[in-house]
Amino acid sequence: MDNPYLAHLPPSQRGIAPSSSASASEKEPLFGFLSRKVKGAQVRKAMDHQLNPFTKQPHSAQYRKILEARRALPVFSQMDEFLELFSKNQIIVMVGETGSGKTTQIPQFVTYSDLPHTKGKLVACTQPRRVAAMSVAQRVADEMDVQLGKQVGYSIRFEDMTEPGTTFLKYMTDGMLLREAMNDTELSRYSTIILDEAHERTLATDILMGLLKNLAKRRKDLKIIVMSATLDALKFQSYFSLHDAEAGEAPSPAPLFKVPGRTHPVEVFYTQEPEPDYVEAAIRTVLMIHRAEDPGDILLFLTGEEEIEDACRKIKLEADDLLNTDPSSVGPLMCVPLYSSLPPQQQQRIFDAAPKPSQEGYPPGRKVVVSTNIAETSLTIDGIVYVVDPGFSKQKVYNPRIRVESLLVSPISKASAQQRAGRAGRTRPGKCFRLYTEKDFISELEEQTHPEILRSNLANAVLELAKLGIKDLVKFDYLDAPAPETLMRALELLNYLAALDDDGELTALGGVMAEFPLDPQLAKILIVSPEFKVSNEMLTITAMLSIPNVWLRPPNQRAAADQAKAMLTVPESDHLTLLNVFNNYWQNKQDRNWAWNNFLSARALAQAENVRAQLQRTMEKYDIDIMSLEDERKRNIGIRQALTCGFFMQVAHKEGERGNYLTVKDNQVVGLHPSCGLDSQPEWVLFNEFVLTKRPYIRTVTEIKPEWLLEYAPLYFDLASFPDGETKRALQRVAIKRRGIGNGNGNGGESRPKKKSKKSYE
DNA sequence: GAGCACTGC
Repeated sequence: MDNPYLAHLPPSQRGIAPSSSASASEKEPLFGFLSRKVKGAQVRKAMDHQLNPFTKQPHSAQYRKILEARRALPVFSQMDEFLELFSKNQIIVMVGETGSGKTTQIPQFVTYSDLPHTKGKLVACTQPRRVAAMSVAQRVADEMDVQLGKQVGYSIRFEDMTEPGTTFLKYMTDGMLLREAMNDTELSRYSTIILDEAHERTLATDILMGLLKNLAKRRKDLKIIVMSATLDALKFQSYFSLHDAEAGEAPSPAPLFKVPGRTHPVEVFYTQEPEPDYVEAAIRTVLMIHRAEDPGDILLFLTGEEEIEDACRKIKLEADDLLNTDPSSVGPLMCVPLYSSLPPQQQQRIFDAAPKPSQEGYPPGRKVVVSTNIAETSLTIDGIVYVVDPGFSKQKVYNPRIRVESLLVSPISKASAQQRAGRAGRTRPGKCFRLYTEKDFISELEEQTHPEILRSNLANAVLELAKLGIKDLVKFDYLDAPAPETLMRALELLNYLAALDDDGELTALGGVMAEFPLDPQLAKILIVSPEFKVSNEMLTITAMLSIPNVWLRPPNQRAAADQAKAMLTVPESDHLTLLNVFNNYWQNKQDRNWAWNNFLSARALAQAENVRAQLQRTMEKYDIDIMSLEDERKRNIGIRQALTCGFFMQVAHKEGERGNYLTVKDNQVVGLHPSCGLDSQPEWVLFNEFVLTKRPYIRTVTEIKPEWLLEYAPLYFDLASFPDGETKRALQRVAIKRRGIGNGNGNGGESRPKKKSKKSYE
């Protein structure tokens, strides 16, 4: 029965009508709610109602208990203000410091006002990380007194915890929403989209912001909330200033909703002079805290695995020394390393309690966690009172000139330093020791870390944008526009891969490539692999290339690990070695210790299995045949040929006898990475990765034949326009020989695939 | 004879 008072409104605005005229508000907690016109008083009343408005079940005791805790959150007391802003604006920028409760509460407030369940729509809230999406969804499901996966759910890669038709509040990774946008550019399932942790500026969030800004003009019914933790809200506000230039409106920044945080004060100390050796200074500071400061755990930020393990060893030695000399005045110290490649079991150690006093009545023990940036955002450790911040982290940088992404130890930003300091104040007031001068903090550190979009190879992102229907990628309204050269490099690669035509339009092939959660080169290989009858193998290889390193090498068992690796190595190709590893893993599936016994990461292999299954589903969706060649020799050649179809731009030619290679066209001098399993130094190789560490290396390498380059990538290897040099001369010799073969005096050579369908991909 | 900061699809 419709509410007669609302008859003049379109159905979407009529909101909740009573289910029966008598005692309507008793049976219907949302009685009188009008979508997007809801007031705080109404919501609070509904929250106190004996019935859950979304399940019509009585609220549980647990619900009431949690509700009490929620009322204490800073954001809760500003509900009226928020709902008012939400009613009146299409786009809101929200700033909430840690502990404000924004991630759990704002989406619920939105739900009560937007009433997505009455319109068959969803409210989405994006997160940069999978774990966050899962755990926040669970928390909010508890708060709303519903079962996770029903009204409240989450959606991340490999796991969709939602029920179509039932779920109306969905937490998801930013990458997942971007994927959805590729198939529904209007994002028509959603009535409100909340981008959380926007200050982290992940590539996916940045692209989503551009999309949503555009989409907001077309979909006036879509509301957007951009939530961020830092105070650079003005940038978001100006970016999302909605005005209709054609109607002559003046630009006005998007409205800001601001909520204070709830953390304890952290006292910050600086050094008087710059520290020449930050690791040494960090160790010294940790021990100083241990000797002189009140009980409480320490978090030290360093840049990488090696540095961390090294520092842990030294801290432990010194601390044991202190304890032995003066056990009555210094407590025992426990030092725990933390970085992402650490097995989960060892990561758990950061939650262990600090050690007990060495004797009754002696000083209590202390825990020191020595961590990479992972403890800055991804992992929270309670009980940290002291933070030691040397001011550095490893950051990805992209050099479009030589097309290489590398990790560089660089100074952190002010925002990052602030975030690190905040880690000391989660449970009680704390202290942060910065191992740089206050002057350097003020004048040398950048305000914000450069967003990922300025530090990455954008080949993937550009393909996604093309699939999203963005016509002019250079003019796309980025919050921060990438370097034109980075875009050019991406466009060039995609054009050579035939994903984009010469006018920059997405080709049919490119459209399919974009469907694979892979780098464009790998997607291309997978799609062409049936022509070489090796798509079954290529599924495995592309999966293995998209997971972290599988090889384990424990410091005390290096020789044994190297030996185990040698047993699985295929001498002409690291790619074939990866295939071999997976196949062996598969055959020994029943042996739970197989991975460990062979010094391989079981976690990574399980992940490869997952990725492979996902890629296979996409292959099947597009009717791409999955097949194998019986003959091992032919199969291996087919695989190497298929690899050439995607990686012809990542080829190196041997130069002299000292193990040096020159990359084709860019002429970078590179060496084979020490992890490479090739037993010789073939004249031509293709490589998966160019890494720049102590010197430039190419990693994951396969021997190829130069004639394959001329055959499968004639445009890229057009010798008329090829830069002069030894590489060109070598290719010319091959071209002449090939012509000889073509004239009929050839002696076989590799069997080539049919050319007919391949042409369509060039 | 080195290294994988961290995410994500």
